[in-house]
Amino acid sequence: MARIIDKEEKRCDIARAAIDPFCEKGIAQTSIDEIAKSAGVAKGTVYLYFKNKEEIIFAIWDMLSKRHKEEFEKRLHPSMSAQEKILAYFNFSECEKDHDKEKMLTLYQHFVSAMLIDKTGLYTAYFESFFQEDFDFISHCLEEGIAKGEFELENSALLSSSIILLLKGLLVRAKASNMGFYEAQNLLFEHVKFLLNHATRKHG
Amino acid sequence: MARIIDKEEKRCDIARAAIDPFCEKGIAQTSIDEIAKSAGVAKGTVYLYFKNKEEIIFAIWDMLSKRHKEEFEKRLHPSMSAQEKILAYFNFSECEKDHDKEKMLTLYQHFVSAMLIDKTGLYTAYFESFFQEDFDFISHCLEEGIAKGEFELENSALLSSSIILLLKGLLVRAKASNMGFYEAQNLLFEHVKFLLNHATRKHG
Amino acid sequence: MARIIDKEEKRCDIARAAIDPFCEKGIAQTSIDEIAKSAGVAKGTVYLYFKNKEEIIFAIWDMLSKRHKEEFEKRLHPSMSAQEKILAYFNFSECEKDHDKEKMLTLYQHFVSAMLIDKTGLYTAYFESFFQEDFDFISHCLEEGIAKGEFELENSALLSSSIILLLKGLLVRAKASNMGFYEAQNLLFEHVKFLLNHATRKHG
Amino acid sequence: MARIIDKEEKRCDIARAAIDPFCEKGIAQTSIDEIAKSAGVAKGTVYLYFKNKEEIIFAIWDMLSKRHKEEFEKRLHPSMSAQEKILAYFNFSECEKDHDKEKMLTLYQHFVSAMLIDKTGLYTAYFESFFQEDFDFISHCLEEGIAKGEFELENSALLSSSIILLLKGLLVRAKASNMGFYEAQNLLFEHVKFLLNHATRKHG
DNA sequence: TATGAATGAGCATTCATTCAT
DNA sequence: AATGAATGAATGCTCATTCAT
Repeated sequence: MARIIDKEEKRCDIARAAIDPFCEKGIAQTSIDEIAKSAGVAKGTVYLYFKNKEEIIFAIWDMLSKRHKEEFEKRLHPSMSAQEKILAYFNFSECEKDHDKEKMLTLYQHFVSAMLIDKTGLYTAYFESFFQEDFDFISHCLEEGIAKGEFELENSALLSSSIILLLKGLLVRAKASNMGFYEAQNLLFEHVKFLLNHATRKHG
Repeated sequence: MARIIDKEEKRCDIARAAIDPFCEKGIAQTSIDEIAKSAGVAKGTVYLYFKNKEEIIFAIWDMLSKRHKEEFEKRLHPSMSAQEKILAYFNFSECEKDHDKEKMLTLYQHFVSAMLIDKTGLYTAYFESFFQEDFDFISHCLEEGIAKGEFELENSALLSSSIILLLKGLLVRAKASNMGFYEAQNLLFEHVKFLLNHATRKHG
Repeated sequence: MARIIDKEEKRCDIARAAIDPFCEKGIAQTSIDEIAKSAGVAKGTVYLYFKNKEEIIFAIWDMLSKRHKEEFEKRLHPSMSAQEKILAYFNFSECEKDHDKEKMLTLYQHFVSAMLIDKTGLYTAYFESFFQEDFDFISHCLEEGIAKGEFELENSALLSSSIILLLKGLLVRAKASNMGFYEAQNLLFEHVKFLLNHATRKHG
Repeated sequence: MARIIDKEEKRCDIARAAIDPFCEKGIAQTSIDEIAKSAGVAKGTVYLYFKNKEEIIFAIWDMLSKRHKEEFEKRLHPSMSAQEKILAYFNFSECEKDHDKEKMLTLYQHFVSAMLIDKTGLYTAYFESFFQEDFDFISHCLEEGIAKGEFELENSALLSSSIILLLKGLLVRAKASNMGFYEAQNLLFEHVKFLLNHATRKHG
């Protein structure tokens, strides 16, 4: 039992150690050797815990999305409106240090870049599951908002989908326009609010 | 006398020949040698027309966007509404063959992928100029729509920006969800219409 | 446990293996691949021990000058006159086989050739340090000879410098005149003796 | 007749145009294309006048040594002593601009570098003929000096040879010590005078 | 004569992966 | 379990030379 926990912990250690070089040099440009050095282990050891580079990437992604979910749940209150919940869901400020926030943005862009040229189907399947999860959450919020009488809405599926597209689009836009984390985050909020306000009809 | 050669024509030939391997293997995974073979010339010849791989990519992009613009202008009529113009602008069906349409989608995704991890700033600068161009066009359409009394609208800049984000987001989404060209194109139309209809207020 | 390897030993092995191709084809004309094959290792292995070709060259030079210094010190006796010491210093017969002696001459010429067109400053800095070392040694011998009353001398610095120039000049001359090792070595002795005999004044 | 003169002139033009890139980038690093561009002709044209790069180098060398000889003969007076003649022979200040003087030093070093690794025997034969010419001239001066009663001397051949070695040695030294033209020229004079003064016995 | 388009061999360097210890 | 030495395939780019016009 202790063994398994240790093993899982070391896996995380190595994955965490890969974040910095991935952000600084890019995923393709980071060699396994660098990850090993960054993690303070030997090259061969990395292969004891990960079959290949992709597995490391997915492990990082799992860690990050797990942390995001946890932080989100801390911020979540039953009294929040649908819009508040959705905005909280799209609040990626869970890192303490600003430096880390920028890193996460870059890392996210690298992930998307890798997915866009993926031939194996591993990335795409992985990303698709996140899309679905996001979609389900937003749909649920919207339905709840309708049920609570916050607003009326004809096509919650299309609206949910649009919100997700805004996030992905902004990732691309942020890179092209050389945005930092805060600029991107604020712009995302602005667009999501704009969309929610126009696509829903308030009562009264 | 030197051999008579239309340098611009040959440049295009080589760039065009690079599209297939770029789509099939990805930009980074395509060697100059493969491009040369695909174009039916020697490796060194490629370097007579392009200083490096990036130049080939930008040449392709230039060709495609030029063709897109031409096709768009054919479809454009003064009598079209703002929404019709914007939808025509986002209609990427200029290729005759379906096969080519799928290729263009893939290629676009590869371009975005390369841009997302660009360290040189070449890609980003290049993409940013297209963002700006798209933004200007959509804004112009919306302002025209307002002037013509088609609708009212508070924040045309935010709406323009949102529409652009939808396109970029859909590129990412299309890859993750393994969409073909038509599915992606229709989804784009659907989202853009949804957004336009809700963010603008019709008169009467 | 990792394979047990004497890294320094292997480094020397590879450097030594580079001597033959360097002599036969020249430094610039010898590829890393050839060095690797000559050393019986894979190309990548060379890069485990040397960052680049220059490092290999300097490693060879270090080895050779170290051996030269050791052999010289064996030949050195306190009872020797200044002239004898200087001649011993310029005796490059440390190789056992004549074949190796010719190789060393060629290699020396290749080193000088590389230095003469060096743009990086690496070679020149390296060579300059040897010039200085030679100069210091010869000056020291001359001063000692004066102190011991072997001869009188006005400008030991200029004489030391001249002797060094003779050696470098002879390297160039030997190539142009297609000399072998022995011919060059003897000619060097002859010129050094000639210079020493005329530039110093014997007592009595 | 006019044809031949033109042809020879164009040859010189191209060779002259090669000097700058040779000095700036080195002989090996200068492509025929650059030489052609520098000469304002097409690449193929260079091959009409020169079989290969070596021929260009020898053409430059011929031009330079021809100019050196002409300038030297202008400076030569029957009343000069042997030492004066020899020093005049080793005065390489024929260029008007300092910039050109530095260039000539660099070029000379590049020539020697190329010769030192020459496999064809072309360079060495070429250089050897210059060695011989220099040797003959200096020997002649010394013999003349003896005949005129300027000094006595036992071994004029060895002295002649030494003087030549000093020049070649200084070329190597100048590169390693990062000397400019004037420093090298002065040092050469100093060494030659030192040698001449000590190896010859004045009368009276 | 002159041009310059085309060629394709050649090379340093990186890195994922293996495996003997 | 952990190490790290060894591998060798893979690739962008240069350039001397040729030759059709």
